[in-house]
Amino acid sequence: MNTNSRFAVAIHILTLLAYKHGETLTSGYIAGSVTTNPVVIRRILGDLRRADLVVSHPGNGGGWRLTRLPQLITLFDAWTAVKEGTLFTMHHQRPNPECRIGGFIQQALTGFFTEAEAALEAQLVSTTLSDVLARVRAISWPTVDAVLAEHDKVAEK
Amino acid sequence: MNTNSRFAVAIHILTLLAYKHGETLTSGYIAGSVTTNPVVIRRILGDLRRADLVVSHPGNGGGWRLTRLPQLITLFDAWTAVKEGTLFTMHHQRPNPECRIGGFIQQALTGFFTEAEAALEAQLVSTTLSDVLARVRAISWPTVDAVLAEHDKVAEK
DNA sequence: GTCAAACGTAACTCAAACTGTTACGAATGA
DNA sequence: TCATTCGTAACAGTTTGAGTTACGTTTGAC
Repeated sequence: MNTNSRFAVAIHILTLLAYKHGETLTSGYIAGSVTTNPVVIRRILGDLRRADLVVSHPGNGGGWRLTRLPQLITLFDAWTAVKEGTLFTMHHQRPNPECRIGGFIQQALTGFFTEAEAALEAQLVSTTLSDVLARVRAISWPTVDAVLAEHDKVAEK
Repeated sequence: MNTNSRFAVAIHILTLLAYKHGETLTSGYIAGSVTTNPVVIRRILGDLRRADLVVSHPGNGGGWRLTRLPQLITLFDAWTAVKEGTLFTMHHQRPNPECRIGGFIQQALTGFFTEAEAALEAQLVSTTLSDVLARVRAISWPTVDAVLAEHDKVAEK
């Protein structure tokens, strides 16, 4: 009962571009952070480019960068860029049109599914790349502290 | 970027049981409305039974019925019954732990994904089987009107 | 102008997930 | 006793997705 992993990878890519804001990153470099093939990265970056979130420059010295400041890009933007169709899948076979329920259930479900997806997307709008970057930093903080503590311990000797 | 169709089928099944409330329906009968194999229906009904939404009776004259009134079963109940794991999928490969972003992005994403899924589920809580049944009836109303109109036309002759 | 670097995209492979199907034992009521 | 129905395992065919290879195009440095 899952979506594919493109949304997670898309956010990863965008967060990396936000972290290195101002620099031009290659798909090879990004692939090194995501641990995958550069083509996989370029595919998703293609979606993000079509959504006007990033720009690419081919050729020597080329690569990718954000089109706007990280605080102006939301998770909803990334979601819209990589999602295809609707979140919920209908029956594969069309239900029995002779049935009082089967004949109308899909039309009814479409409404409820749209409402649920809208609630999801409303939540995604409220988070920006800056928020993601801030949370990554907050999580990595203890690790940095540990590094500094280790540094001090070595310095004592 | 889809979930599987079990959620849609589960709601279909539950709505049918709500429509025929009080009766015991067989997986074969339900399969006739959904237009699929009875085993597919029994698989999903098994999930719904584990979630205490339906009860089954094996043997001759057996079948399925709801454990509560339709207005006491929500789409969230159905969702919880058939969903497996989380809605959003993480990277298949673990990101590069040496990277300042890759090392922490999944932990950060887990938080945002949980929030988004919670928003989705909050919306699902607000809809009951009675609501679904009411919408099916509202949609089918024009059709019933058409049938009655046809009936009147025939009666005139 | 030449060339190395990087994008853009098509084509392919392998694995996983899902639906549908068959099969068969267990339970049940007539 | 027996037909009916659940419960579940096992399997096939299809679809989807990630990863990979390949190759043409674009670009900047020299």
